[in-house]
Amino acid sequence: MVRAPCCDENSGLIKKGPWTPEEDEKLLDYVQLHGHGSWRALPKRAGLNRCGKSCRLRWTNYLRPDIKRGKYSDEEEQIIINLHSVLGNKWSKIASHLPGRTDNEIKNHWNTHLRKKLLQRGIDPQTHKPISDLNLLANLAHLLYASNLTNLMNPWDNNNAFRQHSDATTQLVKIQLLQTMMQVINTTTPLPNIAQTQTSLSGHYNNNNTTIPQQAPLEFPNLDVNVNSQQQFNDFADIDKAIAWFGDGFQPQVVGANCNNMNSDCHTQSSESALPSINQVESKIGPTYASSQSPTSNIFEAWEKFLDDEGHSWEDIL
DNA sequence: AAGACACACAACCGCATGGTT
DNA sequence: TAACCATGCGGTTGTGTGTCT
Repeated sequence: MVRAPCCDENSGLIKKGPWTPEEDEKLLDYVQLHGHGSWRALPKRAGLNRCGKSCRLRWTNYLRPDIKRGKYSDEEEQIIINLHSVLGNKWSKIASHLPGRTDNEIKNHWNTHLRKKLLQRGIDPQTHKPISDLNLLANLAHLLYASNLTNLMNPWDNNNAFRQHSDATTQLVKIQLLQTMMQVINTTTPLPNIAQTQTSLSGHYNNNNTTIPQQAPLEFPNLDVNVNSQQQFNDFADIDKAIAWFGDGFQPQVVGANCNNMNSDCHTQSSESALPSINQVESKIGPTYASSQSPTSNIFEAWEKFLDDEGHSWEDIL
């Protein structure tokens, strides 16, 4: 079936491109007086050299009196992110939850702002899952080990430029590792397979042809974490493990969206999993990005305290 | 000051869908 | 049932504006 064009494109009279204030006024006046009726017939009746489709778009995306303009609030952005994690690119459905915002506007805002925000947080904007690349962790592990090796080779020479560089690298790597770990936790996805990361170190770095001894992998206390990066930690069988680590107060949480500002739709459409709530995580390791915007140093201290309490060090993890 | 570039957003395009004849 | 029409939707493009060099 051949579709009829919405406008007579051969007439040469149909205007395209940005609307002028005069055109806006004509359209606005006409719709307010008569309603839009048939969009196809509207341009002629309103005295506009536009196609009906263009008029409809201009009205629904710009001229409609109930359109809310201006900056998006944090709450609106969170709603968009939550809904997108559940609905995907269903802009009109998302827009129906945000009075005064159009699907086009939300789509633009997503593409220009929210996508980047999520990427900066290490979250894949399509899947809403963390970009938790174990290769990255392994690389960081290598860097940290190399850095520590340098320190071992020059333990008393604090002024050595090589040593200073190594210290800085160590701190940088620790921070990067922390950020990666926090991304994993904040987005309620699998904990990294630390044992696998540890194993990947073996044999990579030698000192005087001495193979690095393989240490026992660190495991989170009472929790036999042994998942790979692709595996979702959402198997109900793991609830017992989660309870074992987080205590009796553990409750299964909704995933698939950030539930802090969740509306009822998200609860009904997401799946449950055996993941701890942010509060439960924070009770163990201190504040996270979910409850504070810039707790990096607190997180750092909390992690070090946590590791110290458990009798581990950074080197154990790596 | 001017050109290059990046960004934000308005507008367009093609397809899908549902209703009517 | 086929043809046509109106509208909705999502991806893409075009354009104005601000920033950088």
